[in-house]
Order: sequence, then C-alpha cells, then structure tokens
Amino acid sequence: MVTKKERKELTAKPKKEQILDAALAVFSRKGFGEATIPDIAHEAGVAVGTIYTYYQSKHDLLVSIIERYVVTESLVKLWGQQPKTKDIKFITSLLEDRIDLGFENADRLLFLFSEIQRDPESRQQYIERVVRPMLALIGKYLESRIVSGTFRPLNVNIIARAIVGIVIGFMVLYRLEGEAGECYGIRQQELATELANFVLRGLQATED
Amino acid sequence: MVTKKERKELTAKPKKEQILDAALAVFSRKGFGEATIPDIAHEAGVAVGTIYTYYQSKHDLLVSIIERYVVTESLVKLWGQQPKTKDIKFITSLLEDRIDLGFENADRLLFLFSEIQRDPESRQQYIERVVRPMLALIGKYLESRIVSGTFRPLNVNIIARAIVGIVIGFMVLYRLEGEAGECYGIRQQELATELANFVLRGLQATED
Amino acid sequence: MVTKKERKELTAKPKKEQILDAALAVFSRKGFGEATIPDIAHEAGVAVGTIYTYYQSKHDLLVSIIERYVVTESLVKLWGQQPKTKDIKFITSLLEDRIDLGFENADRLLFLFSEIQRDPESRQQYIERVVRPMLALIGKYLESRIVSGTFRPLNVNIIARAIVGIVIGFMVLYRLEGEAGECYGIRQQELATELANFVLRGLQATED
Amino acid sequence: MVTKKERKELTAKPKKEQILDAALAVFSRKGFGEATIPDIAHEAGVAVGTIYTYYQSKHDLLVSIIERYVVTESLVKLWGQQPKTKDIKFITSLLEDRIDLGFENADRLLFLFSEIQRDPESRQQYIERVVRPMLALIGKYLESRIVSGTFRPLNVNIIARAIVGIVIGFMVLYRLEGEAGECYGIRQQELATELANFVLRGLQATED
DNA sequence: TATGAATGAGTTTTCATTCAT
DNA sequence: CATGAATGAAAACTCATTCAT
Repeated sequence: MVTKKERKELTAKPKKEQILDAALAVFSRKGFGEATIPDIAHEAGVAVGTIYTYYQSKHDLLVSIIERYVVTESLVKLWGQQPKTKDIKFITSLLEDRIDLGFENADRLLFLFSEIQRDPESRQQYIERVVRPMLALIGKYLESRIVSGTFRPLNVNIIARAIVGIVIGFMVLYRLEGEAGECYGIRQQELATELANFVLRGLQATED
Repeated sequence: MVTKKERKELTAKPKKEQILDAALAVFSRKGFGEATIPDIAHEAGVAVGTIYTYYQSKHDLLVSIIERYVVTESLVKLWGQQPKTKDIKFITSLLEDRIDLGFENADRLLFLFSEIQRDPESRQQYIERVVRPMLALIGKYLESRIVSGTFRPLNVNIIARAIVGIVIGFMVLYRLEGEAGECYGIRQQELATELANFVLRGLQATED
Repeated sequence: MVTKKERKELTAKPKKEQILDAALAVFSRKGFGEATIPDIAHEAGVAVGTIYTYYQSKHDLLVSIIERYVVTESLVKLWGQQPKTKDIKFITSLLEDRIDLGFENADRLLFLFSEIQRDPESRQQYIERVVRPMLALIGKYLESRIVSGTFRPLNVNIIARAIVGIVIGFMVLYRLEGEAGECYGIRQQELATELANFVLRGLQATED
Repeated sequence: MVTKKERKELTAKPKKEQILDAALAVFSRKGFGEATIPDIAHEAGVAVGTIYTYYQSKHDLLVSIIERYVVTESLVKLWGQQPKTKDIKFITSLLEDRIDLGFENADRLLFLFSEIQRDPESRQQYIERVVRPMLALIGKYLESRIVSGTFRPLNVNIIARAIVGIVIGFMVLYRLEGEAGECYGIRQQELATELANFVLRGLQATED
C-alpha cells in the first residue's frame, strides 16, 4: 500500500517533469533571460502559479534542469561498459551514441553549455560527473591501444578532447546550418561510420 | 575636408566601439537577457544615457555585435589564400589560426553561436558569409587532395564539418573545463600540431 | 433533540475556535497583511481548505476575531458590578483585572487596536460596547466620590481616560520592553497595588 | 562649491523624504501589509519605479521609517534638559510636549509601535535610544524628589512607566474614539494641566 | 467534512528607455 | 554630446480562494 505522501509524489511527478520539460524547451528556444514564466506555463499547459508549487524561482528551474542533465548523462550506460569491443566498433558506437543524443537535443545542449559555464557550481558538477569520466574512458582506451601498437603514440589529453570535440562541434554546426546544411539529410549511422573512419584513419590515404 | 557629420563619426568611433566591446563582454559573461544597460555602461565607463547616443536599443547592440563578427570573420585573410602550401602546413596553420581566435574568445564565440542561432537573419548572414566559405575552402582543398591521391576518398561534406567541428568542440571543452582542464597550459602551437597530425593521420599506426 | 445542523454546529465549534485562535495568534505575530492562510492553517493544525469551511475569507477571520473580543470584553462581569466596594479596593481590583487581561494578551490587544481603528464599523462597535461603558462606569464612580468629597474636583472625562490609559500605556511599554524591562518580573498584584496607590494619591507626599 | 555628488544628495533629499513621508502616511492608514507600492507612489506624486531609485524594497521603506523615528525622537531636546524647574511645571511641560507629539502623530505612532515590536532589531534600537533614556530621566527626577521629601516613597520603575503610559494610553484612546470622544475638542494645554495635576496629586482630596 | 494542488488576480520588483539639465 | 534621475511597461512572484478527491 502506498502512503499519502508516496501517492502525492507519484501524482506530482508527471506535472513536475512536465514543467521542467516545458522550461527546457522554452529556455532552449529563447534563452534563459528572454524566456518568461508565462511562456513556460503556457508550454507546460499549467497556470503560472502552478510552476511555483514545484519550483521556488525561475532560477531554480534552471538549476533543476542542469541537475537533471548531469544525473541523466552521468548515468548513461555506454560509459560504464569497458571498451573491449573491436576498435572500429567501439569508436563507431561511441560516436553514434553521442551523435544520436546530440542531434535530438542540439538546441538543448547548446543552451546547457551556455548556462553551465555561467554557474560555477553547475560547471564543476558537470565536469566531474560527465566530462571527466567520458574523457577518462576515451583516454584509457587510447592508452591501451597505443601500448598494444594499434594506435600510434599521441598526446592522449589532446586527442581525447579532439574526439569529444568532433561530436560537439559537429552538433553546433548542424544546429547552426539547420535544414540548409549539406549534412542535414544524412542518416546518423552513415555519419557515425564516416566520422569513426576519420578518427581512426585520418585523412591520409594508406595502403591497407 | 571632413564635414561636421564625418568628424562626429570619427570622434565618436572610439567610444562607440568601447561600448560595443563592453556590451560583448557583459553579454558573454551574463547572457543577453541577464545583462543590463547599467552593467554595460559601467563596463564601458560611460553613463547609461550615452549608450543610447550610439545605439538605438539593447537589441541594436546585439545586432551590431553579430554584424561586426560576421564582417570581421568574413574578412579574415586566411580564407582568401589558396591552399597551395603543403598539406601538413595548411592544416596546421588553419587549426592554429582558428584555435588562436577561439581560445582568446571562447566565451564570446559561445555566446555568439547561441544568439546567432536564435535570430534567423543573423544566422543566415553568418552561415553565408562565414560558415559556408570556410567549409567551401576546406572542401575544395580536400577534393583536390583526394583527386591527387594524397587523401583517401571520403565524404567531403562530413569531413569538412568534422575538421571545423574539432576546433569548435575543442574550444567548448576548453572553456568548460577552465583552468582545471588538462589542456589548459599547453602551448597553442603544440595543440595545433597535435591536432593537425590527428586530422591527417587519424589514430591508426601506419608504417611510413 | 438536536437537528443535524445543530449537531454540526456543536461538533464544529472546537475546530472553529481553534482556527480563530490560530488566526489571532498569527495576526498578532505577523500583522494581518503579512499573515497567510497557510500560516494560520499550520498554526491551527488543519489544512488550508478547512479554514474555508468555517470562515468565508481571510477578512472574515479578522471580523470574527474583533467581534469575539467586543462580545467577550463587553460581557466581562466586573463592569456590571456597581462600585460599592471601598475606594481603594475598587480601583485596585479594576486595575488588577485589566492588567491581568492586558499582560496575557498584550500583543493581541495591540494588534486589535491597530485593526479596529482601521475598520470604522468595528471601531464604532468597540467604542460603544467596550470603551464607552468602561469610561462611563469609571466616570460615574469618580463623580460619586467627588460629590461625597472623597475625591477632589476634577475633569471626569479626562481623568477617566487617564486611568484607562495607564493600563493601556503600561501594557504597550511592557510589550515593547519585553523581558529586558525592569517591570518584567514584578507580580501583577504588586503592580496593581502600586498603580492604584498612584492613581489615588498621585506623586505628592501627604500627611496621612 | 558643491561637488556633483553633494549636489545630487541635496537634490535627491527632498524626493527621498517625500517618498518616506508618503510611505509612512499610507502605512499608518492601511497597515504595512495592506499598503501597496502604487499607493505610496501615488501619495508621493512619483512613479512606481522612482521609489526603487531610493529604496531597495518595500521592507527597506519600513526600516527607514523606523530608523528616522528612532533618530528623531532620540534627539528631542526636552530629554536633554535637566528637571530643574518646579515640579508642576516640569511634569506639565513633559506631558504637554509628549501630548503635542502624540496627538499630531497618533496613527503614525500606533503603527510604529506595532511594527517596531515585530522587528527585534528595531525594537532594541527604539528601546535603547528612546524608551530607556526617557524612563531614566523621569526615574532620576522622581528619585530626587523622593529624597527631598516632595514625593512620597514609591516604586520608581513602575511609576515612571505609569507616567509615560498615561500619554501613550491617552493617545490610543484619543485615536480610537476619534471625533466622537469627549476629549476631542479640549485644548492640549488644558489636558496637560489636568493630567499633570492628576499625576502629582492623584485622585485624593487633600487639605492644602 | 477535510484536504491541498491548482489557479490567476494582484503584488513587488526590474530595467530599457527617455529627457531635462 | 554626456549625464543619470525618472518613468512605466513588463516581468517575477505571492497567496487568497476554489474544487476535485
């Protein structure tokens, strides 16, 4: 049997998330400062006052959004798995996963990066729980391959960031260019494969 | 002989730019919506009213900033030069130039990307006058090398964006991590060289 | 036999009063405008909605409180009794009674005076049913003593108000000074005796 | 020659005080919580925003008002003068002065007492800088007269508060009764004389 | 009856913009 | 031109009140 409070929690959760979703959508579209509470209320399909039943302030909405992203992204399964798979597969699946995530949420992520970087605490959290682990995973992977001779010797710190950077930068361009961009129609799998190849082989023609 | 109006223009220019610089700095730091005119006036060392002598509105400041960037970046010399230089040199100098620009202005650029993408007209302008030419240059370069057999066959559209993306993404990470990032101290030339190598050769160990 | 409505009335009464007590407590502590219905609900140990089962509005709570005070105070027994007792005893018991009432409720009374004076109707009622009778009683008493030669000739209107005023003013000071006041620990009986003496004899040293 | 800042100070002062006066008037009339900023702006003859040029918040207005009163009242000359004058004169002038002050400002004072008592810091200040010195002055006066045999032995702490209380209580009643009160028309000098007599001689008929 | 989430009217507060100096 | 006090429209936020459960 559920207690009254538990039931409340369960009943409230959808609306609380509904508001957070709406806030994220409006923030992403207009920017934090330009978004208004009535905007968000309208998007969420609730009254203005209702937002304040669940969140203390507009700023609290922002913090909650960032928090959710930090938690969500830091829990992503992929990062937990060991890079045991074959090189091309690991890199491909890594890029595919991130591209998948990134393209669906390009505007949200761009917004988040802007805001996270403004709030030192959020930034700290995001770096420690999302960026660092991701870089560490890639770094470890690179090192093991260098040792085994599969990869050439390289500056792991730089290259790990370059690999992550490709996804971020690609996403920013994708978002900026919109439908007019020449990569707009391309399937994400093809993208991932091409990029994975690029990461592995670079530009150089090599005799296999 | 200069007319009164021209003289005014000339006399005003330094203060006009001073205000625009201040606006960009405050916008980048706080975001457009959170920045206030008193903030900008303080940063520029002028009175609130003075800003309205040179700019019609807060939004006009934003537009002027974007315009300036579009013009500035679209005039950058590098893009005018033909990629006649050797591969490694061209890629290196390209990256070096962009990294140079990017690291100095990481926060400003991130802010600009956010704002540009929100204003369709600015976006259009930026894409046409900055992004497209840059991608075109790289694309042309890639194609010529593929033809000559120096580079392997690859999807030019995707890889051109990946190369630009590396710089953008690297910058975003650099800005996000701040001083704590492991790439913080590294000289930009070293970075450029390492990244150029990565772009050219990928990860793979090859027998030269 | 009790009808359903009467039974309801009887059952509800404790909770109704409980809410009114809570309202008075919160109003006194925070002021009418600053007090919130959730505050009062919390203080009363009921839900917000329950308050509206018994009272039509926040303002209704205020009116009910004032009404209760008007009724309560106008029913006080003492004022009904004739001042037959010896002079010193009447004054003493009068002061003692009022001090008793006042000290227990200093904050409530101060609040009531503030509010009553703002609502013309409440003020009218309070004056007619509480203040006037009290002043009249004291006035009649003074007059009879003046006639009998026990008291010196004096302006009954002024002195009656001065006597009532002593209690009110003493209470205000008592409340203002709080525990730090030098009269804080003194027993109320001692206070009453001292004040009664003062009222009767003034400051002047007289040869008994 | 006045500096720019000094000039500003001088120019601003009237408006700043004008707003504070308006705030006090509206607060006294409606109570702090019921008064609105537009109310105050209207009363002061300025725009809503102007209030925030001079005061940080509605609460800041309240604090400023209390502060002003504390300072104003603690500077009152009378309390500085030694009670060298004859008894009847000292008591009369004391009462007259306070009655004078009180009747003009009955509603303001009643409001202040309500609010001061809610803010511990204000209360502390008011007690230390206004109430205590006043009680101390009266106490000292009483003691000297008791020693000289002019006044009978009495509890100085209690009687000093009774004397101050008479004024406060009289004022409260005066305010409560309004024009309908039987003391409404009486000249303040007559009141002061009658009350001074009462304080000195009490009710008792004495054979001079 | 009792509840407390939802509501939106009414506040407080902010700040882009104006304009007299 | 430069200034910054004054403005008021628009925003954030509060909370009395309602009503489905």
